[in-house]
Amino acid sequence: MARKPADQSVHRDDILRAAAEVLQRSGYEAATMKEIAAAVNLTAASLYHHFRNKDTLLLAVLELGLDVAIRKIEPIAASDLPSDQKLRQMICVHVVGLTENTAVGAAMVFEIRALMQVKAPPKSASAEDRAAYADFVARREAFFKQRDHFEDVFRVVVREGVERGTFRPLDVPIFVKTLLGAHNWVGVWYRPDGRLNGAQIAEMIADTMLKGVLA
Amino acid sequence: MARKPADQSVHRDDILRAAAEVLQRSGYEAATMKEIAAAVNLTAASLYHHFRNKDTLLLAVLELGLDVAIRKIEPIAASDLPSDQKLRQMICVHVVGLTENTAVGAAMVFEIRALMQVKAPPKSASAEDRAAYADFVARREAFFKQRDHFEDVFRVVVREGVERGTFRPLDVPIFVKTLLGAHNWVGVWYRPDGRLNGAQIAEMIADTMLKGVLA
DNA sequence: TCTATAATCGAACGTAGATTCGATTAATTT
DNA sequence: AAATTAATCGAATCTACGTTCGATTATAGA
Repeated sequence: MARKPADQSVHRDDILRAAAEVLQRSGYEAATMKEIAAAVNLTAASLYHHFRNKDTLLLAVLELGLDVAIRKIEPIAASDLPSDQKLRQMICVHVVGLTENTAVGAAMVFEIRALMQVKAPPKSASAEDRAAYADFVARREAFFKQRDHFEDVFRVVVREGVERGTFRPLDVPIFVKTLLGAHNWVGVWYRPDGRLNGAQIAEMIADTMLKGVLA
Repeated sequence: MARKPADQSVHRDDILRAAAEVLQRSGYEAATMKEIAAAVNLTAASLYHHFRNKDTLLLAVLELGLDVAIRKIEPIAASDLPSDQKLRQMICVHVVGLTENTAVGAAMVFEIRALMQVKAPPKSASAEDRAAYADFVARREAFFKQRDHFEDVFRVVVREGVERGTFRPLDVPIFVKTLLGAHNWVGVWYRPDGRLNGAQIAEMIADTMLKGVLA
């Protein structure tokens, strides 16, 4: 076999989605390129046509997941709803998003460490390899900036609510960490065949956290 | 070198504590036996005198962490405090515990998957290896039972509070997952040199969650 | 003091997995 | 239709790591 006919050809996003599922099952280090490739009916060698290496593939998965999450909450934060309704809707869309794609959600929680652990190539490496690593580091830093931005969108909304007296006075960063911890954990324990669906779970979490923050 | 003099000799618990730190930094798959051994000034080979293999070492770390956590919350749950004070104290001791030993806390969050992924030895394995695996599986199941028990201690306290009318009517399992998600996340972001100490963080989380659950 | 056991090490083994390379075929462009 | 580029594969390479083994020294018990 060589190149597949166009209708069977695999594209970048197919690989990312499949990779996220493999990562969820196995974790980054245990996941093999072969395993990821098999999930889209390719061989390991073929993956290298789409991604420079395993690290870059991981980064691409995380970038995708974060972008999706940010695109969901940002318009709500920018709307002119009252603070409490803003926060409730942000919680709900984020939690529902996590239940709809637990693979990417779990990757965002579990694989950040692997991303940080990526080690520089040895000094003996080719100039091309060193350039590729520099690229990787730059993209990774941008990713972490985006991640902080995501958290900041929540902080801004909560701070606004406190200033307007809708929310009680509290430590905004800690409250947001508390909230996001609760969210992230959903991606770990949620099962599509469970007792409740994503929307129901999201409402319950929102009820608790809103009661916890209201003045 | 061979056996070290008694005062430099390394004991099981030293290894477990060091292993937890290595796991926190690297994750189970990326952590090498050499790296763990180096953290207690041993060679990789020496670890095999204390633990049958890497999987068993991981399990021992997790067992230790869970035992510590359970021993902290159980007496509070068994006390005759009112429900809200019980829950508040349980939250506080657990969160403070996580900040005091982030390594074990992080392992409990991140390495469970590695524990589940441990694969059976091939049929070609020795009888001894197969027996060892059976032992491992039994211990692992006991661990998961304990883990569910830990969560159940929280559920019982919350349910009691709901029944007595101290807490509002809510979905107890979901509330407890929400709570524990917030807790677990502390072990991920907490830094000993941060703005707040463990007790302060614990109080803030308790404030939010108590407000969220009170009738 | 003699023996058995505990704790340690260096070296060697086997294997699995990331990555590379050259070849091969499909699609696209000229 | 010729030439170029895209997508794929099998096979080979290289390395790192878990684990085993035999030897060596400390400690504890008789």
